[in-house]
Amino acid sequence: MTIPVPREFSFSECLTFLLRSPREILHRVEGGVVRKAIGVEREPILVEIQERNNALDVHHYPGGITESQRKFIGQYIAQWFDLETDLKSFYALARKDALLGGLVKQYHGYRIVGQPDLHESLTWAILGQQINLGFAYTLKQRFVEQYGHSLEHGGQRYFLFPEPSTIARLAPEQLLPLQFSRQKARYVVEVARAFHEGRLSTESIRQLPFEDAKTELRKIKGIGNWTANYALMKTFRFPQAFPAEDAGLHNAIRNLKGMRAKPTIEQVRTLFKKYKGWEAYATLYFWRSLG
DNA sequence: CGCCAGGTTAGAG
DNA sequence: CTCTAACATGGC
Repeated sequence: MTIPVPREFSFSECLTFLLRSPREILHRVEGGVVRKAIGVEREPILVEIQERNNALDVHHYPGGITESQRKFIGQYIAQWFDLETDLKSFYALARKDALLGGLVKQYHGYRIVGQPDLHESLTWAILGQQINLGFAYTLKQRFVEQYGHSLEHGGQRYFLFPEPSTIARLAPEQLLPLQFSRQKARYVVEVARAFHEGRLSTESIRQLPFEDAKTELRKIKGIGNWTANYALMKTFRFPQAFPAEDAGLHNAIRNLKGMRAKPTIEQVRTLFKKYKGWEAYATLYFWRSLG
């Protein structure tokens, strides 16, 4: 199938992001092609994505799929690469901005490569809380290999993110051998249980306005402002979502402004007033500046 | 060894 | 409401 891409879109910039960790377990990038297993009605289907003639060219295995599976895959990929967002007005704003001007020129077309599944995005955010990114990827790799379904293609194994029902059954202690802290283990199981017991779903949060969605997410233990905003940005594409507490964002702002110390959260909020309505994309390009 | 890392919670003031 | 300690462990 072929998926058209918007004007301000750079597949190679998105690939750079997808390549950032050698320990990434949920997709592979080789020679301009991304391969990933997508769970369609709980069955893993392998998709191969590459850019061709200003569109995404998608192949899938097995080849024979139903129309609804096809539709699901198309929507998943469009959400994954955030193809629906029109960046024109963000770029108009950012081009005139001292901090973002160079970044949006240098990384033009870079989009928020997200996680269309809320369970995945919340769990990944919890894994990344308070630890360095490399170790977070190690934890994710162990977690997915241990509990995720998979399929094999071309001599490679492709994993799906674990199902909430699988994780909901665990006692948090069972995650300690993977080197989860007790707190992370508790949070991860708690989030899975919220999905499994129907207290939380991608669809129910998607229908809510931004502030209500944030409030709902924060009711769950382990989800604070940082994690809620991360998910609202990566899963639901709220353009105003951004984690003001984020250490990486603080470092980026310090570097770009030549500050001696990292900005306080209040300074970050003040700075971000000028990006109102585009906080998520401003954050993305600040993160990108970290290299 | 010390400090920091894509924080959150519970509890104190 | 704001502030702080505890949590826990790898990477540099």
